[in-house]
Order: sequence, then structure tokens, then C-alpha cells
Amino acid sequence: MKNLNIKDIAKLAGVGVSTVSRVINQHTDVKDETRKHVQEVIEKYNYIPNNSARNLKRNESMDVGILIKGMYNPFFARMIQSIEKRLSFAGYSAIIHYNIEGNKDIDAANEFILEKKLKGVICLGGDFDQLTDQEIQRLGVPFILASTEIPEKLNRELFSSVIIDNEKAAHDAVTYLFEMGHKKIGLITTGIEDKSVGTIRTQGYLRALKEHHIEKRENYFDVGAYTFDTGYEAMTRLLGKADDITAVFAISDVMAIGAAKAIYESGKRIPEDISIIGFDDIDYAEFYNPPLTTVHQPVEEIAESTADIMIGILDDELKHQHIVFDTEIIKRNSIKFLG
Amino acid sequence: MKNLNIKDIAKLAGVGVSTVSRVINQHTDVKDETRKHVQEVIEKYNYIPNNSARNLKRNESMDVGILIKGMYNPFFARMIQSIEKRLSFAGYSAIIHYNIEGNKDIDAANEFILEKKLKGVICLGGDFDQLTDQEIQRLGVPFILASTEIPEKLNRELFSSVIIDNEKAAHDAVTYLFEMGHKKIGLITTGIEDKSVGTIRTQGYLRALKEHHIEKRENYFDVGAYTFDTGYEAMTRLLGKADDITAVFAISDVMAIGAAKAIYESGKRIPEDISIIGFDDIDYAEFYNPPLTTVHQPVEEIAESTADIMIGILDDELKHQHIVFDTEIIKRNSIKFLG
DNA sequence: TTCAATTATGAAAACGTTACCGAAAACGTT
DNA sequence: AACGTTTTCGGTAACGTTTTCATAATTGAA
Repeated sequence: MKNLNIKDIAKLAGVGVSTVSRVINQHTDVKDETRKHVQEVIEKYNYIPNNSARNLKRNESMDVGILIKGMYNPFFARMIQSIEKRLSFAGYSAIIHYNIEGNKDIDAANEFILEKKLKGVICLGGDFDQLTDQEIQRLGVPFILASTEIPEKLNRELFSSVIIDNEKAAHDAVTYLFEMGHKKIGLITTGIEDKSVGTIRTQGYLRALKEHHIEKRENYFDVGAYTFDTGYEAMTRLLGKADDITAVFAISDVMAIGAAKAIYESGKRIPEDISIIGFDDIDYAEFYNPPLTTVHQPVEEIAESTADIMIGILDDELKHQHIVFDTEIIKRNSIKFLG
Repeated sequence: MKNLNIKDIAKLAGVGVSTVSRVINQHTDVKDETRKHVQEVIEKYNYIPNNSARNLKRNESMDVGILIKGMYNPFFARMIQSIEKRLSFAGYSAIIHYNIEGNKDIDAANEFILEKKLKGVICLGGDFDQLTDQEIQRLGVPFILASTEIPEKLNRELFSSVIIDNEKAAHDAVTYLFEMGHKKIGLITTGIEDKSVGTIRTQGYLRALKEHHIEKRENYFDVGAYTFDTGYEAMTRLLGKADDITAVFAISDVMAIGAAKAIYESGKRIPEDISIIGFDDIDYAEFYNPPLTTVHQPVEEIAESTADIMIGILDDELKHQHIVFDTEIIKRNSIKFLG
């Protein structure tokens, strides 16, 4: 029972193929009567148009790519799901690809697009500091950066972004720590040199310190890579070289929780001996013991905006735009008030 | 700068289109000399064959679908990533789709395949108890069930599966609880009526009870839906109607962690007052406080096997097969020894 | 009724590949 | 040199759509 094609349907319905095509694509120039009849035949024989043929003719696909930077990460995992849901509802497919490798995030995107003839690309995370307007234009499809840092030199009409203000969020987090009486504040971050999200959050930390006249101490820093393990290791080192800290700011919840394990293993308690604040507000944070104080990113909204922008642009109803969502400190029980 | 096609390359290389096609597809019947020359031209002009045209001609795609049952779930999220990695390495794309809806998991798969002309489908979770051999055959593509329960009546040559023995794993978990001195053991599961994973794990629990001559008590059960929230709610109810339990077995780590929160809020401690054992061994478990004792599923291996089977079958090097991985109880600190 | 304007339809030419088929070229054997 | 084999190659017909173009059917105005 081979699959029917448009010709078969045309014959079955007693019309020409172009009429069937018009019905499928909801063109207006077909008589209501014939439209209904053709639709019935399509229904009856369960005909599904061949996507490859359609894509070939139209020279495009209905696929949008999601390129994810880095290893497994619950925050991105959550975003992917919401994006896919919305994309799929609008008739698009999500093709996901994890870009584990290094720094050429834009090249990865480009290859991805060319190979799969994608209609658009969404990047989750990644470092685009070297990105140029030219490169974006060469991509040739709507390009959205989500949950990353946006280089300022870029022409903002060429792409969309949906992000948070990482510098401010980090600043607020350590300010909150300060308000709770903490002055010796450790930092578990992911970078200090580049222009990545981690570095920007580090800058927020630094600004808050300066603002409250707290001296910056090199031995209060350590670096991980957005995983439980590396958070654990970073904290272990921190405990060794900075045993006087009363609080630590980890720039991701998973690192915060990794760090917590190191704290417990060192015989200290949270928050009695060391306070800790995370970043992201993954659902695990609320259920951690003690419930983790953290800066909340509206994942769901970020994901939905991202998808909606892509859909809007693809449907020609939207131009590129740049959204920055507010973050919020969710106060739970991992921070002690020092008075 | 429109994209080049195979004809352009043929002209540029001074050969026929079929020769270029042969080079692209690594056919053997082309002289080494010409092959090299054509390859150089392809390289030079950065030519990428049009996938739609190729798929149309070959009447197939290079896409394999991943259909995921239920809402966001860190266990599946992790599997998706590993499967995608491997699939992508072998030249296939992963098209993911979350099948939130009800029970017609096979219909979802079928529609998915037809619409996207998928080369194969992998289902993560889902309930296939109503599935028939006929339906599988009608799918027409390699079909792999992962991390779910496999109905016995099915002809095992028609599909692959990679699973664990849920009944035994659950049985082992509560047996371990028994060996640690527990006799009043609560259960947080997801179902008791159907043929789902949850029900099978419930049966393992029941068998262990019987084996150790522990009376089954209806008020020791409660039901959630694989989320933190529902685990929390289930435990809250359990605490109300069964305040004498000394341990609880949650059939997923996220429900266990949700349950833990309810336990803490009731003023009890883990494991001093109530012991808890989870299922899955998601990475949260190791980093939870206290580290959660749980039954470990080899996610990575399950994912890799799943992908490898799909690739093997697609490349005609493998037949359908059925793998069941061993689980293992990871003893951490959420269980008290009652003596 | 007649003609122009509009609407509805079908035929056929693409879109960029692959694969079949036959022919040319290269090779070996006598 | 003549022949049969084998290797290498090019022409071309599909694959199932969409879209353009021409034409047939319908409508409206005179």
C-alpha cells in the first residue's frame, strides 16, 4: 500500500493537481464547492503531502534549529522543551544539536543551517563576542540568541535576543548578601577573562563589592563549568584558600548545589556556617535542603518569547527584537542573617 | 550568490552530473583521478548537496524522531542529549517531540513518522500496552522503545527495546529497606491500575512485601506524576494517613526529593525519622542533602545503546534486539539502619 | 444577447537530486 | 591487430510538489 501522492488525489477527486495543491495550501482562488470536495478526498485517503518535494520546490524547510552550548544543563533542557512545544504548535519542527566543542559557535550555526536547510536558528548560550554583522547576514535566516551575552557592536536589526541583565542580577545577588550582613563573599564563577555570561556575572559581583566598599580578594574566587562536580571542586578549593568566607555566590544553581556538598563534607552547615546563593532557579532549587536562595530567571517566559519571536519573524509578522527579562531574588533558607 | 547545485559542479569540474553524484555518495565506480578532481571542486566552491532533493529522490530522510512522554523530566532530558550526540555523529538528525497528551502513544508516533518522513522512531517512556504487531508493522520504520514497559504479547522481531527490569529493581529497593530494618514502608508511585512503569514498580514493591511477610496496607500508598510538586503532595498526604511509616520508596528521584521537602516541613528529619529511597539516580540525587540512596539506572548506557541500535538497523548491520540493563542500589545517606 | 471583466481551473515547467541504461574508454588476451 | 571484458562515465527519466500561464467558466453591465 504505497503512499498516495497529489496526482492520485487529483485523479480521485476528479480535478487537476494544481487545484489540490491550492486546497492544501489554503489559497483563496478555488470555489468553495470544489475545495470541500477535495478536502473530503484528502481526509478519506489520509493523504499527507510529501515534505521533501514541497521543500525542494519552495527551497526551504519547516525546521528550525536549536543549538545548545555545553554539556547537559537542566536550565537549557527546560528551555528546549518549552521552545519545542511552541514551535511544534505553529507547524515547525525543532532540530536540536548540542555544540559541545569550542569557541566557534557561529561556525557551528552556519554549518547547521546549510546542512539542514533550516528556516531559522536559536542559540542557547554560547559565546558570540567575535561575531560580526557580516557573519549574521551570511547566515541568511532569522537568528536568535537566547540566554547569552550580546556583543554591543552588533547591528540589532540583524538578529533577536532574549536575555536577562546578568550584570545587574549578579550585582543584586551579592548586594542581598551584603544586606544580610555578609562581607566575606566567595564567588564560584565560570570565567573571568572572556565576554561570557560567567564573566559578566563576575563583573556584577565586583561592582557590588566596590559599591559596598568591600575589598576584592583573589583567593575568594574559583572557577567551575556549570556542573555539580565542578561546583563541588571549586568549593573544595575555596574552602582551602579562603576559610574565613561567610557566604558564597555561585553563578548557577547546579554549581551552588555542588558547592553545598563540599561545604557539608567539610563539616560546616548551611546557612549556619556558610550562606549560599545560586543563579537560575531551576526547579531543583526550591526542593533542595535547605531550599536554595537564588536569582530567578523566568525560563518559561524566556523560552516562549524566543519561540514566539522566531515564529513571528518566519510568518512575516514581526521584526527582530531584543527582550530582556527581569530577574528576581527568591529568598529561601540558604542564607543566614548576620545582623 | 545563489547556492550551487550539482549541475554547476559538474560543469565546473568538466564531468557529468552522475559522476558528481557518484563522488558525493562514495560509489566505487569512478576513477581515482576524477574523484579527486571532483572532490577538489566541491571543496573549493563549498558545495553542499540539497537534502530535500536527495530525500525526495530516495524517498526518505536522515531524520530520526525522538518522542518523549510526559512533562519535563531530568532523566529523559539527559537521555535525549546522549542519543542526539550519537545520532548526529552517525550523520542523522534528531527531531524531538514531546507527546504531552494522553494514551494514544502509538498514534502520536505514527503521525510523527508520516509527517516528517522519519527514518526511525525512538520512544522515551509511554504506555504501549495496547500496541499490536500490526500497528508496529504499519509504522514501516525501525521502532525502539526505551525506558518503558514492553508488552509481552508483541513479536519481538518487530521492534527493539532497551530497558531495565523495573519489577526487580523496585523489589530490590524495598528489600534493601527491609534489610535495613524497615517494615513500615510507604510507597509513592504513579499508578496502580495500568501497565505503566509505575505500576510495575508498584508490583515489585508488593512482591518484596509479601516475600518478607509484611502486610500490605492501602494507606501506605500514594500517587504522584514524576514531578517535584506531586511528590511533595503525595508525601504530605502520606504523612497524614500513615504517620507510623519509617521509610518511603519513591519510584522516581524527583518525587523522592519532593517528598523529602514534605518530610522536612512536617518537622521530621531524613534519615533519622524517616528513611527514603528514590529511583533513577539522576545527578541531583548524589548532590542532595542528605545524599539520596536510590536505584541507579545507567542512563548513559541506555541512551547509547538506543542510539547504536537505531544506527545499526538503519545501516543494515543489526537486527532488532532487546537489551535489559542491570540496576544497582546506590547506598548514600538517606536511609537509617534500624537494627 | 453580447462583450468585457472576473473567477476557477488544468497543463506543464521547474526544483536538485539519484539511478538506470547504454556507450566510451581502458585493459588483457590471443 | 582484433576481440571480449571490465571499468568509467554521461544522458535522462523519474521523485512529488508549487507556480506560472493560458484557458474555460462564470458573472455583470450594456
